[in-house]
Amino acid sequence: MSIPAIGTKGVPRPRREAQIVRVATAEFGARGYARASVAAIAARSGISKPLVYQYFGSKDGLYLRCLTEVADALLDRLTDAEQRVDDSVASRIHVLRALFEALEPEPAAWRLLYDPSMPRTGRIAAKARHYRARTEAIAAAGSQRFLAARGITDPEDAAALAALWMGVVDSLVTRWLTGPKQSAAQMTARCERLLAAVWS
Amino acid sequence: MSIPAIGTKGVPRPRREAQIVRVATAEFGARGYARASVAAIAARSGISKPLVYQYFGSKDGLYLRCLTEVADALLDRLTDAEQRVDDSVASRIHVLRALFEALEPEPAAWRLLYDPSMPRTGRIAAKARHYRARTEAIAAAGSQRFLAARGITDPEDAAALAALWMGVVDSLVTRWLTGPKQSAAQMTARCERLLAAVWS
DNA sequence: CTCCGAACTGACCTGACGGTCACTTACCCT
DNA sequence: AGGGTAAGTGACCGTCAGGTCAGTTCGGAG
Repeated sequence: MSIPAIGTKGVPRPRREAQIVRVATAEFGARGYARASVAAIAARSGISKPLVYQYFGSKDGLYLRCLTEVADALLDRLTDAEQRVDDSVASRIHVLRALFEALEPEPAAWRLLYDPSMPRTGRIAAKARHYRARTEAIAAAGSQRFLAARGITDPEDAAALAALWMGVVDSLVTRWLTGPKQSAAQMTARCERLLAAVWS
Repeated sequence: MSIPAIGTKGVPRPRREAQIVRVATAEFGARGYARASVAAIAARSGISKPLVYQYFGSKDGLYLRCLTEVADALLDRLTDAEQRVDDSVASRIHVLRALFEALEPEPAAWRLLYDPSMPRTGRIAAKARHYRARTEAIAAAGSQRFLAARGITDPEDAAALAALWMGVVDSLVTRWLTGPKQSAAQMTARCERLLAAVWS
């Protein structure tokens, strides 16, 4: 191999970790935290279970790592896109485009953020809450602005609209990863068409 | 007791079954299929695990029973409400009202239909697919009509809009059962207000 | 009184899964 | 050559949840 080979299989730790994280993200996304098994992730990575534990400490540690990598990348793009959104409904397309593009390599990753089968307490729950709070803050700010421009100031209404918008986003992603295979660009175009139709 | 007492605790089977189903629906809805345990359901019902198995055969059997009862009642009201919906966005409120009213006694029941932690194969998956298909058919018919009235005939677009609408519904219900406690009437009013604002 | 059947349970089995340990293999440095 | 260290594993343990069995307690029918 061209890469300096170290150890029994010659795969250095950073490379191995990245590979495990990739496999684990797909597995967690597809089966959920509760139903995903470490042994299966190890097998699909071509290694044995103890190595996963040596590198990530625990199932929680592995999930945490996947979650942070996914969520950090996602939130970066989302905050960036949100700044291109104004008071119009149509401008929301920027958020959707950013989402689809960020998720294109591994759409199932989206499920990590809102997996209902993950533990309710502990480090995972805390981190997930943190990311959810950040996402909601973005959505809430946008909703509040949107409603204020239309003369509605009730914060409960803004929260409800934010929840609604996130539900829309979630449903679109879900359809993306369960329905027929499509590119991010196709999804964006379809959403643009729909947005125009519903507000015609 | 006034009720004819039969057996060691004097609770006749139909009454016991109804009680178990009620407890199990709440448990499945709150914790999801994977995290809900039969022993816990039995304990919360004041009986032992073997009785649950005697009456329902298996965890799947119990879930199936809860699912059918919830979904049948829900779909009845939904099909009924859908007939009051015309081409306007505002008329969609009828569907939401029906949903909130049907779910008022046990909002968590909604989760049974779309629990991602349920098995992917077998009787449960089949039944859930069946109900989901029926729900989607209702939503798809409405979406198709809605888009046709606006000059869009692509069936993929209609399917996407149906998914989107169901996402809206799901997010509203989710917010209902995680957020501050509110009556079905309050939720309906809020949605009516939001609907009017977003399309102003 | 006695038998039958229905309601009900303590104790057990089994398999899966998270997690650990002792141990091996292979490279690098001196 | 030989030790140090990192990569890697087979075999094991504890726990917990789904599922089963043998058996007990009661009311009612004859």
